[in-house]
Amino acid sequence: MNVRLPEKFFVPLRRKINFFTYVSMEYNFRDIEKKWHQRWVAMQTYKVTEDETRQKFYVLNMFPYPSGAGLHVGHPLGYIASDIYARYKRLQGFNVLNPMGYDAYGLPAEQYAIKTGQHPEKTTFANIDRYREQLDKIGFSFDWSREVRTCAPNYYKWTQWAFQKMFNSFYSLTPLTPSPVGEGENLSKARPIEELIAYFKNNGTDGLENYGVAQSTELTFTAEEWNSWDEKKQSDVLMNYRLAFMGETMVNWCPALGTVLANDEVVNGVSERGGYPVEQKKMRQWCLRVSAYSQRLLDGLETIDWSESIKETQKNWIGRSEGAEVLIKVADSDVDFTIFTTRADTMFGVTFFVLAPESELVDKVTTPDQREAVDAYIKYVKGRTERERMIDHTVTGVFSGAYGINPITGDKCPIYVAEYVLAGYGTGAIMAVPAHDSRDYAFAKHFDLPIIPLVEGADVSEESYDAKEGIVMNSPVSPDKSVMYDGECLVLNGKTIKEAIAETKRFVKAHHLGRVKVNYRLRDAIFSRQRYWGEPFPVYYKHGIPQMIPEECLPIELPQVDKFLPTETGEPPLGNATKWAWDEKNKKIVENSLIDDENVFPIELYTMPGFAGSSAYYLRYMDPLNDEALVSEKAASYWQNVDLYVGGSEHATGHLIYSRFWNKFLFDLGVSKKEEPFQKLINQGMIQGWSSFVYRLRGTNKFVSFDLLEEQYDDAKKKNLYFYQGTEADPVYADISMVSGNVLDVEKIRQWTAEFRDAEFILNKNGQYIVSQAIEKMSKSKYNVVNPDDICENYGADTLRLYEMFLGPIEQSKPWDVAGIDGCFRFLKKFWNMFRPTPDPSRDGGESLRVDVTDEAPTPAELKALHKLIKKVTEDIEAFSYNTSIPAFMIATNELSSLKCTKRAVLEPMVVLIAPFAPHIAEELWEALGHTTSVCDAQWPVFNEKFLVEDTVKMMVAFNGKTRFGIDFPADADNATIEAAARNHELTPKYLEGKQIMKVIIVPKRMINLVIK
RNA sequence: GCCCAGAUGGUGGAAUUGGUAGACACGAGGGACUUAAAAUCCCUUGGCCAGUGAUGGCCGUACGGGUUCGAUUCCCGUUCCGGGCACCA
Repeated sequence: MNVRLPEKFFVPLRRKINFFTYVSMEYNFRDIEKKWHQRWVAMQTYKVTEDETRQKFYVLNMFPYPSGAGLHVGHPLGYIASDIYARYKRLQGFNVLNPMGYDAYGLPAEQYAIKTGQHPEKTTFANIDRYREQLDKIGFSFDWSREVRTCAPNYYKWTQWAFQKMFNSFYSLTPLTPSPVGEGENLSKARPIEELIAYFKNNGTDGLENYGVAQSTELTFTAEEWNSWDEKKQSDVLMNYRLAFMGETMVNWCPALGTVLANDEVVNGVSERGGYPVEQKKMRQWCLRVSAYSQRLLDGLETIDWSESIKETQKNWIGRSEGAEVLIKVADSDVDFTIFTTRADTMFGVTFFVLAPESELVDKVTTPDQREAVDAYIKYVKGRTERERMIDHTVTGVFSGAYGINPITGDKCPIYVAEYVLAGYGTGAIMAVPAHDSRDYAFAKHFDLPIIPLVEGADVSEESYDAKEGIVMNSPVSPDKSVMYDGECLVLNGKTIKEAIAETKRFVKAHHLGRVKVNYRLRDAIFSRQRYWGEPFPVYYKHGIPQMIPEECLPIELPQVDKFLPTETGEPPLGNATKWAWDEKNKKIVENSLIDDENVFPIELYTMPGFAGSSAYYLRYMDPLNDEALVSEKAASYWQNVDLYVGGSEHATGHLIYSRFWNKFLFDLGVSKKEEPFQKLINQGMIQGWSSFVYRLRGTNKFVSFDLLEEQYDDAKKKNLYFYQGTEADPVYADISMVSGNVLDVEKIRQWTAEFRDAEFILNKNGQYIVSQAIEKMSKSKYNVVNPDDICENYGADTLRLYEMFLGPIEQSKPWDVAGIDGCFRFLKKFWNMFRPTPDPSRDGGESLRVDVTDEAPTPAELKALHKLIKKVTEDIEAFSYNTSIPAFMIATNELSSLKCTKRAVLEPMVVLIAPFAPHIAEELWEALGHTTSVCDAQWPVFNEKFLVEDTVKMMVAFNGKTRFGIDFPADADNATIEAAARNHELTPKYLEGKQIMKVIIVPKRMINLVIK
């Protein structure tokens, strides 16, 4: 009987046959990944050495702070991206350095130590071990033999060393002594402090202004004075010039953390870590003269391949402004002061002057009858926190009683003291032009001071005219209102503002009324912290004078203490150390009790800030074990600088500025070989977690948020709602039953707390109340950390790597969502099955696999699929567009699978192409293809255009831009043929609608547009 | 307030930089296989309208204009979201 069975009947049958003939191995990612992790270690696959015969490529990730929460899925995003690039470069024949290490000093470990008494080193090392374990699972090509930890003595030896070098350097635009200068050498650089000391011995400060010496304040003294001073006084004076110096400066003091903070560690007036209030306080602190490098930091931005937004942020932070400094004499007094302005053209509109409350000038100019009022005001200002000052911009100020003389008009104008003028910028004194500066305007209105408009057509009755556009008038109001200098007076009327600025600058300079000046907003970095867990300073105090511990004695190791809090006398935690004194004679650290000895002195109690250790770590990776130098000449010359740096954009004004500064200093010393440390920078976006539910309370701007909290209850994980308003203190717990999925039981919420009785909830399409879930940074405190280990366990590292790249453009931030991960997993299975690997009885007793491939020549279709992929993937990797290369792999795999391709010439390059993305599966298949070396050492396939050439092209025909149909043409069809075909196509009359073809536009190989009318 | 980046289906996102908008993936719906589930495979999937159907038409890249034969792409204006700076003279 011949019964025709439906097609579906054959499917299981066929599957069975396959099963018996092939026993095609399943994609067993767990075994594969474990095997290759072991193999890579055993074979030292990722060990790198300097190799002059090959071109170097240096890939670097911003090293992580090993936090207690472990690695979350956001961390690997950047690491995977850089790993793909590193592996790709290696396949192209480059000698790739791809190291990893730990930024191991930090506040959380110290705070944990304070709470538990556990030494921060212990928790830090435990966290590092955990990080390492997690990183190893993902299959990165890191050369772990080069690992650095900032808290390791053999590492921070060089942090201390660099600090000492900065201490012993000053900065000037030109050398102080005429010296032979090499071709193209940077004249503006750090120089040994001895050069400056020699200068002082001979000249004092006479003529120093000609060399552009970077300094805290402008000092004047003679050679005699210098030579007559004792060691202490000379030391104090030199602090004004050293690149690392002890300075009495206003600092961001955070009482809750018991330490000072750098500007970039303060966000919106509170500490970046912990969100504690920060106040301004004058303290003696170590500082780095970062400002000396302002111009070079700015210029360098033009030479590096960073995103515009990061460059812009750095430009803002450096804040260059060109202007003029003008000397103002105080009437009826011999006191004078200097103001800084970028609007020199507005000298005729000055109606008052303003001093910063912190300026020492305030004391000098205040008249006796205003003394009380000024003192009261100063007291008020001091009582205000940084945060209050930032939020509250109401006009405050007080008249000093004195008058300043405008050198251009000769007018006497009142001098005020007001907090809107900052002591730290410019000279701490300004000339106020209310007509053309909104801040001066508000002040003038408040104190009822005159407002003189200086720009034609500018209406200043309601607000100031701040724009730098227009024609100048009232400058002077009348000819006798401009003071004569050497027979010349300033006249600006009729000029454009730009011209007027230039003319005023010239006038001021020519008649010695002031000088042209460039100011930078960039401040010197405060370099000491009152903490335990940081690099100790290699400094001791001899009769109050800071002395460097000799270089050969470095590192000065962090002393043991029994508690990590400040001492009872308020000294930093290092004050708890009992063995923390320097024996100068025997060159060693000794017990504090010996300080009475004439050769024994106390050691610095401050420690260095977080950015100290992270500023030059990329140099150390080049030569991590070197005991003689930070980096050997040979290693530095070979590796030069980082070619590709990957990390978060949140470091734009911190690490990325400090690092550039630090590197420029080391470049001046000849240690670093490139002026810029990081040639190309990629900022990976943040992978955020889902957390807060946010509501607005009706009729208010008050927002209330929930956090989802996972807690362990009776061995079962239960999600609970954690409620807080603005602060995390005193949380109120709610019941999870209020939320099911993302639908909210509003009545329950309303009953739960009075806060929500009037809450306005959002309705979705179905009329249900929904919660809008905020997307936030993943952090332990938000309980929204997604751990990569689970993904590796369930899908494998290759799937994780693929999926993280597939998620979207690398630079974009996005919330973590596992929903799509199956797609990548399925793809890898498909990719695997395309090779049909089977156990190979001839090797390892059948444990290894083999792939049945033929050496037959591939068909054109197979070659086309392959070469399309080579082209796409190569271009995408170069452009860091990994999210588009993964679809290309999917497409090629689908094409080749349906072509049932078994050609070695096609499948083998496929394995190499996927190796950077999914290294484990690639290694396994590479081995199964019969190779005995790692796929890492294969060669990147070369794209050949000729396999992509189409003999026919489909061109779309459009009428007035509306695409209607397509026509196939031979690839070499000429325009006349194409046009004729379009005109004569059977569908053309339908779209002509009786109109005339006015014009024909042919875009080669793409489209034909018929313009009709 | 100033500066920078962005807005594309139910979702993540593609689009050779001015030339077929929605690749690829997820989700959803339908089907095959299975006792069943998982896994796998196939089909449909921007919206609306017409048609039994093959198919055809209109609309559509935040909104409103403009340039162009043709605009997600370029220009002007508006709204919204994100980032940076923020009394820096």
